[in-house]
Amino acid sequence: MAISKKSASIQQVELDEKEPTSVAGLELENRLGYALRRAQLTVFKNFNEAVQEYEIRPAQFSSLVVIEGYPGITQTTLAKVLDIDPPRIVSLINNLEERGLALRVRCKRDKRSHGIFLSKKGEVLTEQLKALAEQSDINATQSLSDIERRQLLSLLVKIYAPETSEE
Amino acid sequence: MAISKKSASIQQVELDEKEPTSVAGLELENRLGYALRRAQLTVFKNFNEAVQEYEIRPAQFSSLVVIEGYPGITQTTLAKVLDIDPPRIVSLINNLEERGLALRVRCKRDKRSHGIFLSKKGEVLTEQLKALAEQSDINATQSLSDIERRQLLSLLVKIYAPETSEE
DNA sequence: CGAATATAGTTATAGTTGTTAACTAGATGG
DNA sequence: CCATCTAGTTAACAACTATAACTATATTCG
Repeated sequence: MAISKKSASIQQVELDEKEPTSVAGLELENRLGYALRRAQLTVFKNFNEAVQEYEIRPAQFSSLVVIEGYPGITQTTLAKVLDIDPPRIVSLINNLEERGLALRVRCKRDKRSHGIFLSKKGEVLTEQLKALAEQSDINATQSLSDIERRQLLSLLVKIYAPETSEE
Repeated sequence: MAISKKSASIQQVELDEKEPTSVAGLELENRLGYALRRAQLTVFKNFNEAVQEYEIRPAQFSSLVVIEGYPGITQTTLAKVLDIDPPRIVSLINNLEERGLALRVRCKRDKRSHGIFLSKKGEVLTEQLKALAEQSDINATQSLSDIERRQLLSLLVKIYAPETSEE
């Protein structure tokens, strides 16, 4: 194998002393994908800690919020809205249903489809989680001002839903 | 189970006609974690398509760039820089090494650690990938102006590496 | 009508990723 | 030289994602 000019064809080397601790100065610092990934992990970690006692994962939280906003939504539509595959919805809703947070109701007109509703317990929890999530967002982005946070949010929406973010 | 006020204690319902297609108007639209996740998926999808023929995944690309910037970096340090667990580095580097893109060189002074270097082939590929990644970023964020894209990047860096983004 | 086609939900499966514990070889410090 | 530490590795496993295929209903149309 050809070895880079920066090393020689040797078997052992003395390694550099200086230990980098971040990607500062590297091309990676200018890559949107990388920055998004790292920022997402930071924010998710914070969220998971905040809602730890409720054993709620990000995707479950998202589902709860959408169901709250569209009571009776079908699983297919929920999948479209969240942009996840239908099979994932099944176990997601199973879990919420087992815990008494949501329930499927067979649709009278089309017996193939189920409307999904929150139970009272699910509604209460969703409200709590929304407050916790908001707090966790702020917490995870201490280094941002309110204005910056809003800017960021609007830029992100432009990326993942460019059509809905036109004014 | 208690059922929400928005449905009744019935077994079948007529479901709403209107089909939401996005989270517009929901609390979710204001959640940073959700927006980051969706935007990240958008950008990653684009990246993966762009580098498809090279069979390179985002984490491999990141590794290549860091190794290029810090030739001889140890696996432990690489793990710290990328903020991933040491075991993940092993298979990552194994893969790069098997494909002749990188190589481990045992460190003369500390025989436990390996310096990682790019091969000539790895260096060439990394340069190509960097160009593709930049193009893919722009592609995935058509709806953003150059200024907005730079703003976004700087906001993201503030989140995941607040200490390095102070001026 | 009823046969072909389509759709909602589900199941199964497998590939990928992330996490943790424990092991080996070598280093370090009394 | 013994105890402890560290770099890298292995193995086991949990979580996530993607795909294919199955079921039950619905729809379309000859």
